[in-house]
Amino acid sequence: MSATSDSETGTARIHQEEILEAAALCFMERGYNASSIDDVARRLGSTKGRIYHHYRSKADLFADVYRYGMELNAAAIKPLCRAYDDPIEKLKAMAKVHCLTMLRTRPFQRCVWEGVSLLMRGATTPEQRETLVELQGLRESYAVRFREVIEGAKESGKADFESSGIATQIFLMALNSPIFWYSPRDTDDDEQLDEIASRCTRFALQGLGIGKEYLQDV
Amino acid sequence: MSATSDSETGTARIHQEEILEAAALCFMERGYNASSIDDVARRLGSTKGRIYHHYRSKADLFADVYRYGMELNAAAIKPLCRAYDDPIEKLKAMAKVHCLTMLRTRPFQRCVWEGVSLLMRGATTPEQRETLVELQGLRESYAVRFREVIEGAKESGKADFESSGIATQIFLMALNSPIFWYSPRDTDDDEQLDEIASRCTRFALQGLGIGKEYLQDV
DNA sequence: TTGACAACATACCCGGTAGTATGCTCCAAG
DNA sequence: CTTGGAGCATACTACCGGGTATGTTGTCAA
Repeated sequence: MSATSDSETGTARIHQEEILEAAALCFMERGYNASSIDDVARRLGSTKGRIYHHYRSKADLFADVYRYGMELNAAAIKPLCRAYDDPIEKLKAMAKVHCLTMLRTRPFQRCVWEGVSLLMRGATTPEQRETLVELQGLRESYAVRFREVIEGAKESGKADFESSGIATQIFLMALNSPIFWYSPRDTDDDEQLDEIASRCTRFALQGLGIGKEYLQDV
Repeated sequence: MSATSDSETGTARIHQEEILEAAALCFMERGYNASSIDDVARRLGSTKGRIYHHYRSKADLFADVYRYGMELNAAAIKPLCRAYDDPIEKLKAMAKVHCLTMLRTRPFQRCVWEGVSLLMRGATTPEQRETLVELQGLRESYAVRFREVIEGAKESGKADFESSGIATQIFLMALNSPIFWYSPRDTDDDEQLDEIASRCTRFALQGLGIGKEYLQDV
C-alpha cells in the first residue's frame, strides 16, 4: 500500500523526506502553482512516477510539506514550554528559537506561509479542504502558544500594548520576516543566522513595549 | 493604437482602472498564477477580449497593477517628504500614512507583495524581466526613503538599532503586516482602520528602539 | 453618408501540466 | 525458484488557460 501521505513511520518516511525537501525548494523558488510535479522530479533526478507513488496529488504533497514545516516549528519550541517562570524570559527564548527555525528551514517555512494564502483561496475538493483546515489548526494553535505568553508578559507589567490579537500578529510577522528578505550568503555560518535572529527578536520584543533593560542578553 | 499599458492619460486610463481593480481583487484572492484572464473578465462581466485589447499579456496586466499600487504608495507619502524637521516626527507620519495606505488599497498591495516574489522567480521573456526590474526599482527607492529617515532617527539619538538595512526590512514588514491578517469587517469604518494603523505604527517605531515618550500621539 | 477606428465579443489554437495506466526490476518471503 | 509487491520509469490522455485571429457594434469626423 502506498500514497498514504500521513503519519508514516520508518523507512517510508525517510524516502519521502527527500521528496519533501525537493518539493519545498521548488515551491519556495517558484510558488505552488508555478511549480510542476515534473520540476520536483527533475530536482530529484527522477520522474513523476516516484512522486505519485508516494502522494496521491500535488495538493497532498504540498500539504505534507506544510505539515513537516509546522512539525519543525512545534518541535523547536516544545522544550521551552515548561522551562521558564518569568513570561519575559520565556517569550525571549521562544522568539529567538522561532526566528532561528525560520532561518534554518526557510524553504519549508515559505511553504507554510503560502499555505496560509492557499487556504483562504479555494481548495478544490472537500477532502483537500478538510486537510487544509486541519493544517491551519496546527498553525493556529502554534500562534496561540505565543499569544498566551505575550499576554502573560503584559500582565506582569513589563509589556505594553492594547490588543493581544493584533500584537501577536505583528510580533510573529516581525519574527517571520527574514524568510522573505534574507538570502543565505555563500559563507552562511551559524553565527550569522544567530545575529539576524537576535536583531529580529529584539525588534519584536521592543515592539511589544518591553523595555531594553530586559533585552540585554538576546 | 492600444495595448500600451504604460503612462496612459485621459479616458484610456479611466477604462483601464476598472480592469486594474478587478485584476487586483482576483490576484489577491487566488494569486497570480492561479488566476486566469477569464477570471478577471468574469469579475468584470465581460470577456477576455476586453482585457487583451488593453494589455498585451497577463504579465503586462499584473505589472500595471503593481505599478498602480506603488504609485498609490508614493503619492501618499509625497507631501510628507519636506514637511518635517525632526526625523522622529517625520518617521511617525510616514509610517502611519504608509500603513493606512496598505489597509485602504489592500488588493493592490498584495499584488505588489507577490510581485516581489515573482521577481526572484523566473520571469519568462527578457522584456518582462526588464519591466519587473524597473518596478522593483520603484519599490527599492520607496524603501530607501524610509531607510534614510530611519537612519536620521538613529543619528538624532532617539532610535537604537544596529543594522539600518535589517531594521528597515523589519520595520516595513511590521507596517505591511495588516494586508495579510486584516480582513475588512462588515462595518469597516475609517476609525477602525486608523486604530489598526496606529497600533502597527507604535509597534514598528518601538521596534526601532524609539522611546514611548515620543509616541503619545500616534 | 460613409468609412475608419476604438472597444469590445466569439471562436479557435496549442502548449503545458495534473493525473493515469502500464511496464520494468529488484528483493524478500514462502 | 517463483511470485507478489514495493519502488520506481515510461507513455499516454484530458483539460485548462494564455494567446490570437476574426467578427460585430457604436461613434465620430470628414
